[in-house]
Amino acid sequence: MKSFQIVEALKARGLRITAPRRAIIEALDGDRSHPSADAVLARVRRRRPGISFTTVYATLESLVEQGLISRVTSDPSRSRFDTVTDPHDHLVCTSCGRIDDVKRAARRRMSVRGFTVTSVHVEYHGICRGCAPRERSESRGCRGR
Amino acid sequence: MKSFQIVEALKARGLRITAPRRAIIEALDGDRSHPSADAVLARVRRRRPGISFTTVYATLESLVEQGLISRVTSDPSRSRFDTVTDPHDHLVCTSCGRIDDVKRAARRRMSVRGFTVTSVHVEYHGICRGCAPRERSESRGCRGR
DNA sequence: CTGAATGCAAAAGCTTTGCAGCCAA
DNA sequence: TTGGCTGCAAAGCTTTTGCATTCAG
Repeated sequence: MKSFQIVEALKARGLRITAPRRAIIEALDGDRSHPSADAVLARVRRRRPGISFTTVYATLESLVEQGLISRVTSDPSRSRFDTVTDPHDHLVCTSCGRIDDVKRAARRRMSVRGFTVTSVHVEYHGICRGCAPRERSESRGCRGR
Repeated sequence: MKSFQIVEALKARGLRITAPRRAIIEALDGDRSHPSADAVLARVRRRRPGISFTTVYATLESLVEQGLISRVTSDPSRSRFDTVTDPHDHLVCTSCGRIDDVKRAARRRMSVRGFTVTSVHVEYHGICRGCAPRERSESRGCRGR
């Protein structure tokens, strides 16, 4: 989702567009690395050194609540965020933590056993190309997290 | 996986069967609630009040490493554990956190774009039957977590 | 015997909260 | 004007670590 679309969506829902919030939204624009809150903070601070992690956390939370980004939970130690809102699957490298997107395999029923499905999360865990040669050891240059 | 199977598997791999460890393994036996470490600790302490959370964490970690249980990461605030080792999908209630098992939908290729798939994690998020009437509010008696 | 496992206490992370001040609408 | 947003500091939780002791094999 483009930053201007997110800004418009927030305005439409009556949320305020502040300078810090705008900076965070722009930092997320085009970021396909599924960054952690900390990574977002670091990136935003390159432009706005004064921004606090409280604001980054709060803004990310708001964006998730509004469905403008989503939270990825594959890493148990920290949340990561996904700027791509279209349904898709993830390739999660168990060696370096890198997360890549892949096209969502066709899926059908949205209700199972009386459970109303609102979203499907599929993760393929394994070893990414960059880590393959040295499986399970320290990762090289694929900077998954 | 039955507790005696886990015990045998640990012995076979040279790990020690201590009293605390046996108690933890037995507490997990038949637990389909995908308990958090804290929930496991509470359950084990009903029989062995003296057990420490350090031991529970260490034991759960060992069991995961040995592939005898698995870690469920749908809840970003804490790990939960899955005693069912056969491939299956999860129904995760976004209202109460309850996790139910469902049969794994057929899945095929184990390699994508040079990424070697070792396991597939699929989660259907939505509202469980118990929460359906009061969607998004406090949960009732379905005790998902 | 001996190294693995235990348990206590402390530390480490990530995330949330309290609260005063600020500012977008 | 004013309620939402920000940011600092502190707290909250889960999980990890250091280290001395215990014990399974």
